[in-house]
Amino acid sequence: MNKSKDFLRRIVEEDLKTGKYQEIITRFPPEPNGFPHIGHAKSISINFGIARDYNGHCNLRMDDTNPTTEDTQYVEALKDAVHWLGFEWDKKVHFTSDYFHQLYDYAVELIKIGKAYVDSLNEDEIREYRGTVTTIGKRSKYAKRSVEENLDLFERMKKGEFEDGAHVLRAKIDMSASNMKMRDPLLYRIRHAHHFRAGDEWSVYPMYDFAHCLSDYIEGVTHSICTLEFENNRVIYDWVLDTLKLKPPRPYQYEFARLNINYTVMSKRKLLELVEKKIVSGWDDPRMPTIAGYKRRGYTPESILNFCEQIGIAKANSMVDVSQLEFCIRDDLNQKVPRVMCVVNPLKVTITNYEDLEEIDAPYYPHDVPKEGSRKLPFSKEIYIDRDDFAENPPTGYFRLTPEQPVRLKYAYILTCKEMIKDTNGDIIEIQAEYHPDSKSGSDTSGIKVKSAIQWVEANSAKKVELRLYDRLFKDEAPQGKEDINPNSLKIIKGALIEPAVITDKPDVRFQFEREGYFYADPVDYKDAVPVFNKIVALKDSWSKKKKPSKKLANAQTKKIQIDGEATPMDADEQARFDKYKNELKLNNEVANILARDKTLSSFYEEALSTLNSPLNIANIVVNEVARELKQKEISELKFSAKQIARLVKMIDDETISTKIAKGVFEEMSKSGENPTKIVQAKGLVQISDPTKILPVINEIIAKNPDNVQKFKEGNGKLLGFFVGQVLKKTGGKANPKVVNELVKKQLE
RNA sequence: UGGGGAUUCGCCAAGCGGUAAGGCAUCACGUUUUGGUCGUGACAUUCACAGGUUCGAAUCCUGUAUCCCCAUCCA
Repeated sequence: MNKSKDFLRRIVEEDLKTGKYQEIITRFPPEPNGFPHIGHAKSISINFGIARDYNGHCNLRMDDTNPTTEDTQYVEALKDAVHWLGFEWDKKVHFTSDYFHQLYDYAVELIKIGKAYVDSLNEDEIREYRGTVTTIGKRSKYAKRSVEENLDLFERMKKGEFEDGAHVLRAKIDMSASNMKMRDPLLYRIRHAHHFRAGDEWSVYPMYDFAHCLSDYIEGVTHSICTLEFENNRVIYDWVLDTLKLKPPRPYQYEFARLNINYTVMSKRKLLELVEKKIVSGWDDPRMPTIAGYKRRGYTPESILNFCEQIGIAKANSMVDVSQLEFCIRDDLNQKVPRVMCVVNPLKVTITNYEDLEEIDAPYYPHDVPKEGSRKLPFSKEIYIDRDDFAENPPTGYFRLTPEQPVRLKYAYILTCKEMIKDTNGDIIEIQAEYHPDSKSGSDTSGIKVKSAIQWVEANSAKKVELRLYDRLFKDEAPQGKEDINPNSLKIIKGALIEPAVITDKPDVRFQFEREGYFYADPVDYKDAVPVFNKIVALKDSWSKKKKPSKKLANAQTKKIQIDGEATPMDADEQARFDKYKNELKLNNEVANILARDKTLSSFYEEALSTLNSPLNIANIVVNEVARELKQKEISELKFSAKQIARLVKMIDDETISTKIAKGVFEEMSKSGENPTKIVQAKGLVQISDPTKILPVINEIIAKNPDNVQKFKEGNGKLLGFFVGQVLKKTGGKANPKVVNELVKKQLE
């Protein structure tokens, strides 16, 4: 079904296919220093999801290398989150701290092979020595320490003989690396701190870059999936595993873009601030984007998972619209939960011509939800409806009750307003109405047409409930801080009235309050005496949207103007080459320019040119194809020579092969280093230009695709490419495209 | 300013030289005892921009622009 796979799954499939790994092992490696949020859910969904899809397994590993920030309460929250989302980790929960001894041994190994040293510079000096992004760093004088001295020092660091910060263990890599992460990264620091699991055993703790890759390796992880900000760390990941010369297979790191959602924040720091400053009630405040928050709010794990699936996995930073999440929870709950009636803002209605008391049977689910179940609805002369469902002066298009317009009480009778009772302020406090005895739901013979059916509750049996209405926590789409908080993110309604069955029968914990939204019995504060419901999400409301004037005025052709920077001027050599290519060899500006500015490319070009005098075609293939290879490899690594390129071009010049075939042959050459003429021979790639051979193929394709022929004749010129492509495919790429093109055009006219 | 990434509809996102997928949002219409759901239809002649290569480019080449990440003894 899902035909397009994300890039991670594609990599996994490839690795399985090539036999790089027998079993796929992933891991979800949070640091237990905060509550997991929906961004973690994305990571969980990816890591556990991939493991599940490819019959592997996923480890839950607490990355607990920093004793000063981590705590066991977060470990529990993390475990809860994974379970709640429906995943099971392999065997036990892993901890990086489980590997502290092995990690220490690996560090000793690194020292022994001269790839790590104990540095005794202080923090400021280390920073200073590191240099900046534009200036190279300089190595500490302590890097010269002997292996023995390093070993001795490191052991004493471990034993706790030194103060915090007195020494660190660093990898010996390259202080002039353009990637700052490679400037002798720190591997261990001294911390006389109590670790929540390891206790006081250790005085040194490993850094992320050292611990993470090795923990992955120890666990046999194959695909170490993390977020984009670790792209720069990947080289260290590789460096550590490679210089330790570990027994293969080893894991590789891949990065994806972390999740952002508008109108909320996702950083642990900002989330922690909201909790600590008591802006929210806690980590599980239903307005928080934490797993605990969504859970308390009433979101289902299915909806969160479905959301994660919908948004996809890619490498571009992005901000997902909350409406996508809201869609997922509505979509899930629509099929699942019972519909009940709750009046949020009650307005009393006295039905003057009704003196009876009856119980009306009402189904819990609408006709389009295939679930059974119903309850009794008491009905009497005193009921409540929502204030919004009556209007003395209705706006146009208003479907509900007005002095002139009757309305149906859902599952019950049609009601006509007779009188409005107002208080001294002129506010309506009660409606006197009449019901139509022959209009009862299911046996309506009144013939009265109403525009809508509204929810209601019977006055004596209705239960008072507390409603907590949540709105987005921030008023800004990309909030920076507290100043962007939405002051109305929580509205508490104390006097809402609900039909009795909800409280007495408790058919579920989640409900749709008809025409209002989905609600969830608060798992903490709900008391039988004072039932509390959280609003999960409102129903989609196309009426209130319609009332408001359209918010966005068309941002008419704001075609952004782009200022192009200037190309650096050529030096004398380059200029001379450019002139020669342009004037003598008649290359076009672009090609001459590229060649002139690239010394490697131009000498390659000239070498080929010395064998074959075909300046244009050689230039094209050098600039477009050879240049690509040179992006990944050094010139010495190329499997093909300039002479071979000349031979390839010769075949193009002879029209033995088309440029399309030439590209394929080039691919082959760069992989195998095989002679181009041999490749062409071996694969029989000589192009077919004879119309009598091509025509039958064209006619066959035309006959097979009458729809597209029709479309083409209707003016869809793009289909020409479709037909040419099909013919080329059919002939294994050998048909002469120019000839095909002309013939197809002719045949279709 | 050095290095590493990214750029396809309002928001996500497929696409890997041969007809610009899909979802959310939006807008119509239809069904509806929820202004819900559901159904139908509309919504990128164009892929950040400019050149080049090619019969054919979102896809290959060159350059430019914009955004993100890296100079914690955090992860």
